[in-house]
Amino acid sequence: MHLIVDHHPEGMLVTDDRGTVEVASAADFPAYVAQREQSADPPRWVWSDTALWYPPLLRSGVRVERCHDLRLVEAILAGVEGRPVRPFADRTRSVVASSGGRQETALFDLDDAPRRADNAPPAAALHAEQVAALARGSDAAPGSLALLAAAESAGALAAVEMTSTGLPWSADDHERLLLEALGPRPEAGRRPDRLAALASEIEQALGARPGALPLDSPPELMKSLRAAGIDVATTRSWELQKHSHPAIAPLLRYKSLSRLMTANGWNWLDEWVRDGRFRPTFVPGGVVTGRWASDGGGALQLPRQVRSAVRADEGWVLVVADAAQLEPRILAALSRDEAMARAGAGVDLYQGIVDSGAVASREQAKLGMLGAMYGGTTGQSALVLPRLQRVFPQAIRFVEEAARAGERGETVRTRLGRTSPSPGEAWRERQLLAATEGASEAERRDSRTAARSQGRFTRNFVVQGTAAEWALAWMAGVRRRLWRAEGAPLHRQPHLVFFLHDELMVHAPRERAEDVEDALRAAAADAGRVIFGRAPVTFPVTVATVERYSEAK
DNA sequence: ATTCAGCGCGCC
DNA sequence: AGGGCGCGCTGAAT
Repeated sequence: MHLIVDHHPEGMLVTDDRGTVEVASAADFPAYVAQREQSADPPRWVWSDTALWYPPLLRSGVRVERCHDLRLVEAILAGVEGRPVRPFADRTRSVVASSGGRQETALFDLDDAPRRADNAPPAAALHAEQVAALARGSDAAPGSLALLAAAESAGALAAVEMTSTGLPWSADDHERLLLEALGPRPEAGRRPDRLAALASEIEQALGARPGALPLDSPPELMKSLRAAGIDVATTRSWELQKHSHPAIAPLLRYKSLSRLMTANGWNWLDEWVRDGRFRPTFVPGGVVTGRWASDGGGALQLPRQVRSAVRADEGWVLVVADAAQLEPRILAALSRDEAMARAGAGVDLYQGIVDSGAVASREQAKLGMLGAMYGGTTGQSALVLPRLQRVFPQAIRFVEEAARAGERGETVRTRLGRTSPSPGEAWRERQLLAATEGASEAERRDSRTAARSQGRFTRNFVVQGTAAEWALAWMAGVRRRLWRAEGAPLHRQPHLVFFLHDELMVHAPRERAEDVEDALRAAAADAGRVIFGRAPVTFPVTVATVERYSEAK
């Protein structure tokens, strides 16, 4: 049963599968949805944009089990041959998302109600079109696109719920950590003690006058380093590490601490943590590959340095689960490489590769696989690639073919049918130009570089994008297993609080920890079957029940 | 005064 | 000369 919701001068227009039309006033809408959710077979809500429609419902205490997000599905379908791109599908950041999750509106009133963009078609018409397109599918396996649409939409619900409950965050612990690393919080515009001390240490080592060293300006700093005889082309830390000048060690320390302060220091804490919660906005489908992005607070780049501040409430725990070596397993399943599947039979696929005799060490296995999936052509990874190719020819051929397709300017698809973006007019023109007779050596070289770059992108797209699909299926399964439509509000029962590409975190009352662990494992096993059918590849997850995020792994 | 690209670094 | 991101900062462009 679908219920399509749309805007109406007097409130919300609701259309069901039989064409019955009702209008609910904006004020009554949450109660209307709540009542429908109580039925034995709750509907799938069809709406323009989950990030617009769902937050007001959640604020009224109403959860929704299933939905169809027209905007996200439109973006997926935009990659299907011959379908015109709807303007509103281009918007990857919703109006609500741009507020950074900082606003809190109490109720669902008319002014607050989501409005359809002028250029968006009516929801019912667009839904009918999308359902037909999903059923036709792409050249991927039949049914895959519909599955992808459902998984993407489930993710959209989870994303809004995670923002609404927030990630448990101890501001006290965070401040303690900053005090220990940097010293007391300085006045605005001044360096904390620890950074000031390091700055003078660096100045001394370089023979610079106090305050004369532009430590926070890479181009200026580079000039100063070169003037002091440290021959660097950039000020990247890995470049600096190669030199053994006495200024290097304190400089690296300075950069690391300075980074902590600017990215996750006191200002960050002021801006992003309220009432013991960090509330980033998650942006499903925010990355071309289908990965999520985030908006505000750098949620997907939380440095390990501050993860000890992620702390469960009293009497609660964090259940943290991580899919072990997800991407190589995805590649094994995509390519149906049985030898690689066997290597992944245990929890550690890289060790399995060592045991297969392909390479000598776990580190080599990891480097080699990453190189194969990213298109690395230098160093250790390139060195072991031929060995991997001999033992896992099918897997390596799979990524090579994706790369060749990209180099030819073609698009590639994930397992469920998400399409990579086309390389664009400028890219094509450059390729054509380089292929003409009068093309210069430089033009040919540039076009070759651009082609290889596109090849690395498509090579990675199939793996990263399919891994994102597996993760969505996993998350949807976890959410379904934790689901309780009635009873306690979301924040009083186990709920997802964080998602990081191949990692999920659930905040749960301590006595529910075992249930949650089971749910995380069971959903992972399901996800493999949902995406790949009866492939021999396993997707083990490591699960840890902890009080602080830093204790996991 | 404001916008923007590039750098550098955090995460996967 | 390895894929995908977000963000703070700087310095040049507007």
